Amino acid sequence: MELVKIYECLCDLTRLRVLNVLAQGPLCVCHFQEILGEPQVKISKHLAYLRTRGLVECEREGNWMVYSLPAKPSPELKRNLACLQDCTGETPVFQKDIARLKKIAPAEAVAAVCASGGCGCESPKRRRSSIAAT
Amino acid sequence: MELVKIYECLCDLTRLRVLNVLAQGPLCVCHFQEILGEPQVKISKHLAYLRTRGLVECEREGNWMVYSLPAKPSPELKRNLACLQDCTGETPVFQKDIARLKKIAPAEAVAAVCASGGCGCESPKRRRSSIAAT
DNA sequence: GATCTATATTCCTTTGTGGGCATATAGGTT
DNA sequence: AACCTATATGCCCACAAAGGAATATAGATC
Repeated sequence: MELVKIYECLCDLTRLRVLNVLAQGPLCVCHFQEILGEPQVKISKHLAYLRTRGLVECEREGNWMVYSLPAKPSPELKRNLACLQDCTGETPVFQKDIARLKKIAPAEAVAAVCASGGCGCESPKRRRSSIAAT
Repeated sequence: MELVKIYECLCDLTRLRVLNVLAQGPLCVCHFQEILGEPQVKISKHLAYLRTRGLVECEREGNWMVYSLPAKPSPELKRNLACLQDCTGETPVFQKDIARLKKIAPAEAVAAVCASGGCGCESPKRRRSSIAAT
């Protein structure tokens, strides 16, 4: 039952926060750490949990693993992710995560943020675009 | 986090089936047993699980406990129950449950079905209406 | 009051999960 | 090759949950 698997993924706050943030666009692990304020192991494990169940996909970009929502979600997943979005909009935890994301997100500013002592990594997005430019 | 609690309730197939059937209207435990084909303990425990978390409500009717979806669901719950309905429509397990429900449901026919060796109980609906008539 | 029916609860075992710590791995840099 | 950074994995513990068997309870009936 795929539906059950989806709900199993959704029944943990950390994973909900991850998915909520991911709805805004792909992100690497270190940014999750920064945005959620949770230790690396925790984030990494939850991402693995989601990955093995097909709720997220990931791709390597040099040192970084960039996670994203699946390109072709099943109808059930699609509906549930949409529903999740409806539900998180009003809840402080999720709003704050998005706010922290936006602080980092403005693509070009990321490197600066990280260099200034944040997560300590460069922006995978910048890197990606430089690759794309190659 | 109420949302997490909701998803915890949804991440078990038996509970999904219960909720799916309940979306059609209130029902007593013995009918769940018959429709889902699961033992009494299992049904009863899952109903208890749902009840303590506010996903269902129940009311005594003589010997029967009649379960129903909450009269005033939270916005999150409302959305998720709706989403669940969207998702179950296409899945065989859930369709079959509904089909079995319909066989029993035609209110007046219930007593006959049960008397003929089904779950062995009378219809709480009939009983309810006779009470209402009192 | 004894008994029956419908349902709930308790006890037990097995399995899954979350979190933390330590360690492994992969790719990049010098 | 040595080292650094980002990320993943293995091991351990505590705990929640699912399922089954037996038993308890509440209300109805005789």
